[in-house]
Amino acid sequence: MQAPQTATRRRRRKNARPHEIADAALALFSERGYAATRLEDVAARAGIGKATLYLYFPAKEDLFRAVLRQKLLPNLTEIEAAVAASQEPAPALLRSFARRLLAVLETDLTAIPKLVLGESGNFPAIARMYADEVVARGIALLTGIVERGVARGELRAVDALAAIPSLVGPFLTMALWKHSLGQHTAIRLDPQTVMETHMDILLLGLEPRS
Amino acid sequence: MQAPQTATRRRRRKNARPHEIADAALALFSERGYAATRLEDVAARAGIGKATLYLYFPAKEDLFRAVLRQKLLPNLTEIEAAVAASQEPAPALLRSFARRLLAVLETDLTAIPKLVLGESGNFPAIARMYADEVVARGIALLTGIVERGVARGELRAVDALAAIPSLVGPFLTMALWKHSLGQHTAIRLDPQTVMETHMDILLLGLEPRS
Amino acid sequence: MQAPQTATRRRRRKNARPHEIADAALALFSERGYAATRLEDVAARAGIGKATLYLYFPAKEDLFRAVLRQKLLPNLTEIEAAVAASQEPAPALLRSFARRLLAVLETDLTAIPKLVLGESGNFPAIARMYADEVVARGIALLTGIVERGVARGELRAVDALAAIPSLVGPFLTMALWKHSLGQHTAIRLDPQTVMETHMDILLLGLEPRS
Amino acid sequence: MQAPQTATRRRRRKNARPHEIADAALALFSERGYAATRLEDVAARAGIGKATLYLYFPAKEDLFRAVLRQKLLPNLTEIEAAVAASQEPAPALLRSFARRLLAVLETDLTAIPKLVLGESGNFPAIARMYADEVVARGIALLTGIVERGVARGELRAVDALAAIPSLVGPFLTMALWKHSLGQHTAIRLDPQTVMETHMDILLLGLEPRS
DNA sequence: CATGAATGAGGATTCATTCAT
DNA sequence: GATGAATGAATCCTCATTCAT
Repeated sequence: MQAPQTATRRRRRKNARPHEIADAALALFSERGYAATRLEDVAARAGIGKATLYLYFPAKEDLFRAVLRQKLLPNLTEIEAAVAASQEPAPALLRSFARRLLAVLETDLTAIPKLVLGESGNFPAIARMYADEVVARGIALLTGIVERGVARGELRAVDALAAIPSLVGPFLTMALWKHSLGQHTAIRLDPQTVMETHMDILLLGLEPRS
Repeated sequence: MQAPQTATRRRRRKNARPHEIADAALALFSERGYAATRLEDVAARAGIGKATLYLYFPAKEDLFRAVLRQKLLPNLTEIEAAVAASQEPAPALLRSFARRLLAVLETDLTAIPKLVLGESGNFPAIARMYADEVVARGIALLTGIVERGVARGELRAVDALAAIPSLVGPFLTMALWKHSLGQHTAIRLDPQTVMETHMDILLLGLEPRS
Repeated sequence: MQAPQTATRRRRRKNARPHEIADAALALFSERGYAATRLEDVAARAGIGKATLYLYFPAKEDLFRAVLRQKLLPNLTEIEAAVAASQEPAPALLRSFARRLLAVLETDLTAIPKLVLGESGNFPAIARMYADEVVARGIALLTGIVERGVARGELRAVDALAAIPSLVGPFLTMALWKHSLGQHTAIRLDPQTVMETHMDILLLGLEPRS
Repeated sequence: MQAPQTATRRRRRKNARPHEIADAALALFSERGYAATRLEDVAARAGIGKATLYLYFPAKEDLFRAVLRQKLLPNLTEIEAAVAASQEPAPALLRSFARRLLAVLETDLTAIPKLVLGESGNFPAIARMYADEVVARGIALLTGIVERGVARGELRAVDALAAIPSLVGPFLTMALWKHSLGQHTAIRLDPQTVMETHMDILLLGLEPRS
């Protein structure tokens, strides 16, 4: 039973590697940007040698791609499922959605938008992937909630697509703030307060009118 | 009459140079990001030789700094003045502010946030400059409008600072969208519609309640 | 009866390994050259793991050396013996020698000259080994035949050493051609015809004159 | 008149650079082979900085290509012209051709065959270029001479194409010898003697027979 | 024995910056 | 003032070789 165990340990190690590397990469990419991040530093942070990276990712760009996919998609899927399962009225649903996003704001994931935005010009394929696999799905999710709410009379009639920036803009703002200017200024924006303020404004602004 | 004329033309040329270079740099920075932009390409786009850049900007970072300062600050100053001079009630003032920003959305300036966000980790000094000279002023401007509106009973009572992301988030979202994912997806967001939707939600959401 | 059998098979396998590896190495070396051949590919072609190579050859250079020794020397020894045993007159002997070389031209061995020539600068020890163990012996063999033929009046008097390139040059040419340019051009040189033409010219050119 | 002069000097330098670099590259390529030659060493030998190479040749392979073209084609063209202009009978023409090749044997050019042979597997495009622009032309030249000689009764009837290896094989042998094994053995082959011996054998072997 | 995993040393290439004209 | 030419520092990536199982 021992030999298998050690073999297992190594295998477990090997299975964990891509995630460890992606974590390290996300941390550094988000700190310095894609171009300014040296793969040697990613390797060091992941606790492996420079060349070992290449056993898992054939090139820097693939690592970038993997970071996005591994980190983001599972979360999104989870949120979609939760929304699909929910029977709450739209305003309550939007509030729970906001609570979820607030939780995500605590994690490293918030660095991803900054990254994708910055590199979309250089990696159109990645931009497309992000647009299709993340943004389009997010938009579908949210317009679905809003349209359902309008149909049920829980929200006043609005152009659901055009309302998306009003919905997510403040979250995006906070995510970017956290990873960039927020680090370099004395101005403090408390996510909790901001989000409550935002949801109040938003839901009052979408309240059905007679 | 010729010699003076060429001298004049040259002087005019010389005075225009920094602006021409900054324009070229902004265009390329916004397309590829700071790191991925080669100074040789900036020079080519500005119609000058590679080395000539160094007569105007001692280093790449200084060019970056100059782009921000030259392009952004004048606009901001102008807006501040307009707000200071205005006697409109807060809701109307916010609407004219939105119209102004919508106009800015048509220009290249919108690439700047993307840039600053992406490079804030590598150039803390620039991040600080941007935070202090642009963001802080913008925040002051907006909290001023909101607080005045609240004081006058034109808006319901809110934490003005915490409301900033709700105010500007959608604009920021649209600016980033325009320069990144918007280029790589079939999803179309019409700035005009988005902004009207946004202002409706925002102002209804901030309406005084009895 | 099973256990022994597998043990035997395995031992047979083990004895065969160095040869299998050398075959694989020769094939790849001759295709890509020494430097451009990856040991991983050699291992794959030999059907073994990358690290297993090192159980048989301590380093890439040793593999190179082994390829030469294993592949070339046995053939040479055999030819030497045949020549020593022969009682034919020189022209007939040269023709049988030519037939032998023509047969060698069909094999992979012809890639070896290309390899040794190309790497002699980087591996002087190998070059010396090849010069001493292959070329010097080949020259001794041939000058022996020629000098004996001259002494017996079967060939006209020539400087035997200086005649060597005339003797082997066309064979070398064909060997190199086969493994390099011949692969990349429509020009076809038929080894059989070339060799007959060559031997005709050579033997007429060495015919005793009154 | 001074300014132009310095400008000229620089331009002269710039025009000479590609040749200086190609010379350095040929020397090192022929010594170590293509793969084992570091561009840094080529640059050092050419007396320039590592990056300066890239102002003249976009990549290592292009440098390789340039070496072949610059060094070989002019010589070949010259020989073709000389042959075309000549009215000598075939045997004499072949002897002058041999003298020319003997002269080429003194130069660095002889390293080129070794290079091309060794790298034909890795650079098919280069192999093709060499086959088409050098070898095919050389073959055409020689078969032309031989066929004319046969037609005029100056040589006995032979398959001209099949005779090419008999003609050039010894030269190729000497060229390769000079740059490889010849450097690593005590065996000395004197080019002059070898070539005279070769031409005697060849021309006697091609003498018309009644 | 056999091998997948891991890695440091090494080399091609790019680019901000300097220099000579 | 303007610039083409030149370059060293920096970074991605490869591969021979070693190690742990």
